[in-house]
Amino acid sequence: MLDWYDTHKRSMPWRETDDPYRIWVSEIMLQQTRVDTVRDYYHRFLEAFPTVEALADADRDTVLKHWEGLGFYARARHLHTAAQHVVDEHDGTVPSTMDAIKDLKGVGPYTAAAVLSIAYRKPHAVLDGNVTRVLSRVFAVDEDATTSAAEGHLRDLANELLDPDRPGDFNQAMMELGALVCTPRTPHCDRCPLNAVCRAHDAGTEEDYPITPESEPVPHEDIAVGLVFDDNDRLLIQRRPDEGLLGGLWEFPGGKQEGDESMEAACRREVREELGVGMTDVEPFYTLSHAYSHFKITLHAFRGRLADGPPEAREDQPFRWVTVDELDDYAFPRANRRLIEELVRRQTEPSLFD
DNA sequence: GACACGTGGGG
DNA sequence: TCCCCAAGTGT
Repeated sequence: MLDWYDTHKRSMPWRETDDPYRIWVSEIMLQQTRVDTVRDYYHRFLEAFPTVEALADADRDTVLKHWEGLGFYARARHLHTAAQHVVDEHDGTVPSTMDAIKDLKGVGPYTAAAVLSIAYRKPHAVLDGNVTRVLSRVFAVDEDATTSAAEGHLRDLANELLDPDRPGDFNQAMMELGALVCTPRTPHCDRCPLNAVCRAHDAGTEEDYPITPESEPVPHEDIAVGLVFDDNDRLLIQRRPDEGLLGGLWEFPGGKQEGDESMEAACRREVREELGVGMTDVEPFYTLSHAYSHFKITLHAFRGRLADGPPEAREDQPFRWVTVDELDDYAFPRANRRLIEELVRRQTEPSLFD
């Protein structure tokens, strides 16, 4: 594995440093996220927050703005909190022991082992999706890989195989193999350094592993959203609660359609429920579909003007009046960004159909 | 143990 | 077009 890795490893920015902080940031960004997606975020994030102290001192809104579009935003909130913990409790040094690093928000078994092995050369094997897939195939693990029992078995295997002299490289070799060769579909066994010892390959059953339960169908919701303008053509935006879906991001007010109400009625109701104001001159603006991690939505956006007011903020959900240009200063979810793109498009290139 | 939690690429 | 799923963690 180490020979294969030395020959085939890809160039990655976080492989050019031994700074534990940078390695930690990269591992948080890489959770459930592809390497090619992370690259640009990694550079911009570390330019803005070059040290753990800089991150600890930053505003939460600023941190989220640099995470905008990357998803799983609890990662950014937890990383921010953990940076403050490292500064306050560890003198600004990323912990180098398992007990201490596991105390950091957002650092679980995978990230702890990854940072300790890569940044501090400690002998801890990682068990991520790649390693799970590689080991499940090599050893033809015939149990549900999502159970804690199987996870224990796979972790034991990984730790047995770990090279104690180069634990970080061994871990990255396993993940790199999973990403480039031992892929979920149509693995490239002809190019695999393990093909001679792989039980699944021997049986021709590579794609049967890892064994996972069938996925449930994902639910769908219809969401109404209001683009509420004031008399100065500023827009009403609102910050989402700190926890939960898209926590801490800004958005246009709105919510789920209820019962048999029309989408426009849902829009008016939600704007009144969330901000205590009504809308006039309401007209359909744009409709789009979007998929979150565990459900899908159709977003029905309406444009209108403030009918009464002023708005009143809910607890933990402040609002702002902003111009279209100022929207770029705030972190929005992707679906809202698509609405903003449409606003700008109609501003810039007025269509015959407007 | 089960479920919440984003987004974009690839088949 | 739709589904899978990716360097997982928190509750």
